[in-house]
Amino acid sequence: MIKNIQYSDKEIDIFNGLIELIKGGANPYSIKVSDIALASNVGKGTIYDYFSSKEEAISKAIIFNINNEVSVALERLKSKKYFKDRFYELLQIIIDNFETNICTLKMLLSTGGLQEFYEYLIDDKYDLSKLMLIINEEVDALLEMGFKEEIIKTSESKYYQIMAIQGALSGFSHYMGQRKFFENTSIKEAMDTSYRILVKSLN
Amino acid sequence: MIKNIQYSDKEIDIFNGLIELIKGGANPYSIKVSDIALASNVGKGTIYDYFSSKEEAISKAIIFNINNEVSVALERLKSKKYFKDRFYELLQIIIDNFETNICTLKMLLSTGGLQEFYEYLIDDKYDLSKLMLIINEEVDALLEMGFKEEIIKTSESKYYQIMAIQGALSGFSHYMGQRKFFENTSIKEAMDTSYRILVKSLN
Amino acid sequence: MIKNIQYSDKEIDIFNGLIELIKGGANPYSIKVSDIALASNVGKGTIYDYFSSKEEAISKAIIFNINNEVSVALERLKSKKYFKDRFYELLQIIIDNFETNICTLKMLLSTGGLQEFYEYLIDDKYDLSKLMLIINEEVDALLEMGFKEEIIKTSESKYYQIMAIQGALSGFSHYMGQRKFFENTSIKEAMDTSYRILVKSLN
Amino acid sequence: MIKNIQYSDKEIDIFNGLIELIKGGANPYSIKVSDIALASNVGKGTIYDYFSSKEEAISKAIIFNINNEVSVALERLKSKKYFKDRFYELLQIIIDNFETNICTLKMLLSTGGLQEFYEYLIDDKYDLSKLMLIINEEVDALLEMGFKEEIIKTSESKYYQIMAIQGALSGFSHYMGQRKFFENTSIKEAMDTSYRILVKSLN
DNA sequence: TATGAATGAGACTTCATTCAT
DNA sequence: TATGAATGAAGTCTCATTCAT
Repeated sequence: MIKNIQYSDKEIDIFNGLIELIKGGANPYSIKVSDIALASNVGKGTIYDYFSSKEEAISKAIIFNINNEVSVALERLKSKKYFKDRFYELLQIIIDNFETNICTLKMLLSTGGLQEFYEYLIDDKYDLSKLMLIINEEVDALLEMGFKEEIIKTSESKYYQIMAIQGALSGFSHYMGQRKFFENTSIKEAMDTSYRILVKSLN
Repeated sequence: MIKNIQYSDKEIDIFNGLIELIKGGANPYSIKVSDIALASNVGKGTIYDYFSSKEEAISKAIIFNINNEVSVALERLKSKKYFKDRFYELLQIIIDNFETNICTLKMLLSTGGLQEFYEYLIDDKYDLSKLMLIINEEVDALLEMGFKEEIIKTSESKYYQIMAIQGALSGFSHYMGQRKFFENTSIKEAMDTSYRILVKSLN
Repeated sequence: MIKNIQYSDKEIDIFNGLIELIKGGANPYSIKVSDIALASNVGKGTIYDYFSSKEEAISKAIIFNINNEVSVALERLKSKKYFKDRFYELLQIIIDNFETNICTLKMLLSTGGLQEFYEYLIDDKYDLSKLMLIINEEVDALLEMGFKEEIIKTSESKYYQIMAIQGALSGFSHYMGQRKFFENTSIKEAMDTSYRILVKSLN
Repeated sequence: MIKNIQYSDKEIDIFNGLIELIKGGANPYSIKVSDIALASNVGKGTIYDYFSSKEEAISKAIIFNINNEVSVALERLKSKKYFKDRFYELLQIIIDNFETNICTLKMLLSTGGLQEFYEYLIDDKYDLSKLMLIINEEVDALLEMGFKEEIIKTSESKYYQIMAIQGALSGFSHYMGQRKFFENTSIKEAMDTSYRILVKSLN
């Protein structure tokens, strides 16, 4: 399990309002308390009954969303029993999340990662390290599948293997973010390419 | 050439002040005009003599820095005449830029790219497309080298080749951003791994 | 009797909470409803069941306390049958009340008196004039004692006599409030001095 | 000299606005920043250019006023060369200042003194002890006059003498504050009474 | 009757921008 | 041209009061 913190209904209302705002394109640094109140259907004062500052509310909403997105993603992955299916599911998750501006994966795949995103997130209670561990397990599981199915059989180090996956996914993610520079490449092609790069680099 | 806009000395003072601030860890969304004035050694009013808003100043400073960083990077790359050397130089550029918080490469390699970073940047005069074209040319040149030196000989599409490079670089960049998760992997190993992934995926 | 208003238990709870707060050093203008609720062990809403505003609650609590303090003081005085004893008892009352921040005597002896303390107090139902009348009676009784015992025998006007008492008490009260400026004078000396001034001015 | 701090024009504007407000009956604890801005004819933001909080502005304005009032009072007293004249001048100063709500003398003569008035005032830079020393010197000078003119010739302690003056003044001040209880006593009578009490207690 | 979660008016304060110098 | 004192719009946050339970 990821989420080990229980939130009250009001807190969740506020989180949902915030996530809606951010997914709707609002810049987290520009969100006003009145925006949050409006989006969450709560009074401005209520926000301060549950969070001690606007920043705390925004940060925790982001964490909340990350946990939720990752939970959903893990669930989706679990249903795919074969290496190729599971990798394509990963690509599909990237696609599905791309339009939303709070895209967790976008952040996770980015260079700086999440830690740097919002200063407030640097709070041990909300350490995202746990998340990275879960993701690492998932990567391990994926690699193991590939080996079992004999799709990959590299003798390279574990680090190499992880980087191969990270690279293949980042490349695809980059494609999603820069579609206008890749007008001649369809999503299907881009997915296939990502998979081919992965398999090739792991053989 | 990249830079086709001439700036006055004062503008450059302001840019440098801003870049210093951002490299020093300031969040672009949180920078105050008084901070800029202080860091640039100009009066607050002067900033408005050269830019019509704080946002414009910050955005143009970022563009200015990107252009400079890319110019320097291109110069560095030009000196490397062989495929492997040039790729390692790319990795070295990533390393060299990593500590600075405004790291252009970090942004360019990120999923969303630069466009999303600062809303203001969406301004035709400062369209970063030109930059992407230059980068693409550079990638082409690199690939050509690889083929000439017979280090790579893939028959895959141009898109595949670009993604292979992007993936290898993103992987390394990710390593740089998440060093604490890869304590057992030295920079040297990570660089070698990136190169091996690249070569393997392009053969 | 002074107190001619009957309060419910809850009202008295609230009064006691408030008095505790004020005696503990809280500034009446800075007390929050939530502070009152906490100190009184009642819900915030309950306060509004008994008072129509925070100001009313605070004002009435102060009045309540004044009445109580004065009742106690009168009782104490009544037990002293001689002029000197009774005057010293007055001084002792000042001493005993000095540490508490709501000190009624402090206010009564002050220049502005109570009326100015809390705007809300200007309310006929809580007119402090009655209190002044009681105090005047007490002063009269004290003077009469002095005459009977032939300790004082002035032919000055009633106003003079009252002012002599007021002055002697105010002087002592001032001493209590400015102890650090009178480090060389003990409480005993200050009391004796107050009494000597009184007697001298009334002879 | 009392005032040893130089203020800018804007600071003085703000002080004057504040003093006007308080003298007009505003409660210092209830004054709003917008009130200050209006009364001082400055922008709300300007107040924060000179003071770091509303409280600081109010406290310093009170100190400023006290220093000014005391300076003026000392000047007035200096012109009176005889004991009786000077004491009556003191009474007259009390009268003249009584209508204004910020009355320094009212506070100085009060039990608690100034220190307790506004928490913020407890700041060594603004220690009112200096003021007390000046006042003590003034009291000494007055007593000396009385002795020289042979109007007073008590052998009582210095403390006694000071308390006699304090008492006489406090009594008069009390009269001023409670005029409605002393309708039958004219100001002239009250002044004469105060003086008579003083002389009697010091002989 | 008693409560305290919820509210939103309105307070304090910040800071981008202006403009007289 | 260059400045920074002054401004006030607009933000964050508090807290008196209400009202459903």
